[in-house]
Amino acid sequence: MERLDEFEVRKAKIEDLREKGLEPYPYRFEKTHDSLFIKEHFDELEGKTVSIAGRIITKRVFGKLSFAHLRDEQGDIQIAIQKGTSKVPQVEEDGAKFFKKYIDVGDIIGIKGKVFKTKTGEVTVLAEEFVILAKGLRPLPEKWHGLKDKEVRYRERYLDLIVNKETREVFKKRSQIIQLMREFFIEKGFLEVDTPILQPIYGGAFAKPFETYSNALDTKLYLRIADELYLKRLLVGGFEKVFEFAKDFRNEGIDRLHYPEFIGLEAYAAYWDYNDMMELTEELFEELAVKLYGSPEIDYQGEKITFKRPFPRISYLDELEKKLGNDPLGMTLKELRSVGVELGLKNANRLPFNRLLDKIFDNLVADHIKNPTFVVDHPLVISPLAKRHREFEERVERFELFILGMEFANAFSELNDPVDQRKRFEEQIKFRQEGDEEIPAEIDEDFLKALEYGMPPAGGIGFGVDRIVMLFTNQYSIRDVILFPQLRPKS
RNA sequence: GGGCCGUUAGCUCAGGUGGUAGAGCACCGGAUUUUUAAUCCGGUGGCCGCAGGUUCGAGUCCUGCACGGCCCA
Repeated sequence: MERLDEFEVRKAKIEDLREKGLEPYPYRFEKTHDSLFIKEHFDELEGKTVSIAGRIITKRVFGKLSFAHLRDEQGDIQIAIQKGTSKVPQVEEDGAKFFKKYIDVGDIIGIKGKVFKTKTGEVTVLAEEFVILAKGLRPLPEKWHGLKDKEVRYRERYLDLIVNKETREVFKKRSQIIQLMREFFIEKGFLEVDTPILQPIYGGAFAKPFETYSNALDTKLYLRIADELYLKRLLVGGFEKVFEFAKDFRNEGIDRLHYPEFIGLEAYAAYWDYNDMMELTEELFEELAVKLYGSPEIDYQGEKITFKRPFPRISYLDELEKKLGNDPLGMTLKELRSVGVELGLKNANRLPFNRLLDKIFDNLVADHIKNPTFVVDHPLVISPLAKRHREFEERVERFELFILGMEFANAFSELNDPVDQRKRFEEQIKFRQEGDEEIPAEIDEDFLKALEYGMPPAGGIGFGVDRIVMLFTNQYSIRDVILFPQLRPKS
């Protein structure tokens, strides 16, 4: 409506084209090459005929000779339209005139022509034939400054992708990272599995769930917050190494590190413990850095991050004790609250001991970690699914990987004692009854039943895949590695 | 939830102290057979995010709201 003018002009061009017997939205085009290939193989292709297709992104008209750049998935390439040489099939009109009049920036066209170099040395395809493959009705953002408005870039990601090369690169790299991770686990003998997204009882993490309803089963279901409890069932079933790229859903706020639907990669290996998982993690991150950037050192937002193995290990409780001057587990809830209040933590006077403790840890320790560091041996009270530590009372065999204060992985020696697991769940339920909605209201009896059949000792881990993509694509915000981030509806 | 910033043409942005809304790109018409943000001449295009208020007069000042960004929690 606001863009009536240009929109209407282009619609009128479509009418004209149809009157000439030309369909502006034809069915297919035989493409033989892409832009990058032609530029890289100019020596072999010079003077040869190629067919390419893509979107017109610049246009320079001289009357009898015109230049334009065509953008395909691999990049941009210059094309030339020349009077007497370039024809439009089924059209009498001279190609040069037709191009000037009917082809606009933003249109998708196909051209067949000979590869040559202009006198300024640019590889160019001189069109012998060209066809409109899809006429664009809306003008593209300005060619020099591009599209900057973050809101529009998120809401109209397709436009962002057309215009901003960096955006295209981020999402290509995202795909590559996920592929490398998948190959890494398959290479190590893990079996890729799929477990339910719709779950009757949520679990495996602390988070508020999204709720839904199944008409067929006449029952309330939750979108999973984790796949942990299902993957462990598979260990019971006899699979020894499993992993899943799981879309998980957590009904909470959005900020630069959190997004309500994200990809978790969880992996479980029978007969391993958390030490094995630490080594696996080190290997994965170093491999990603080397395969993506040729070096174990990468730059993230101006910080040098090094993935040289081994990563330092620091003890959760010992480190926290250094900051607090007291053994945190020896502190009363009252004492801990006064620390929380002093740090300016919200709800410091309402949170239960375990949750408050973890917030204080994040604030005093985790936020100050720069290079990849394993925080190990968490308090049992915050880790209901991890096995008790073989040496220390009140601790579990658990680690989290932190880089620049951000959590990238969380892993345990998995708790496989069904009696202990039941006890831990029962303790959790008390917190739920005190109003903590991030804890499921119901114990997952089926999961306990599975453990009662016997689950082998195992190491398990969960990675935040989107955060890993952020790290390795140097993006500041998680929304910049998500193709279509949710925003509030505009109207 | 709190604080700060932003919202003006399709896009990128200007619009001291309140006084007739601008540029570049894009678009339309014309010239142009080697351009590279092509160039030259001429033109079209605005609910200044929305709603109130102050004022003779508001893009500009005040209040509220919406959407977005950043920070804090």
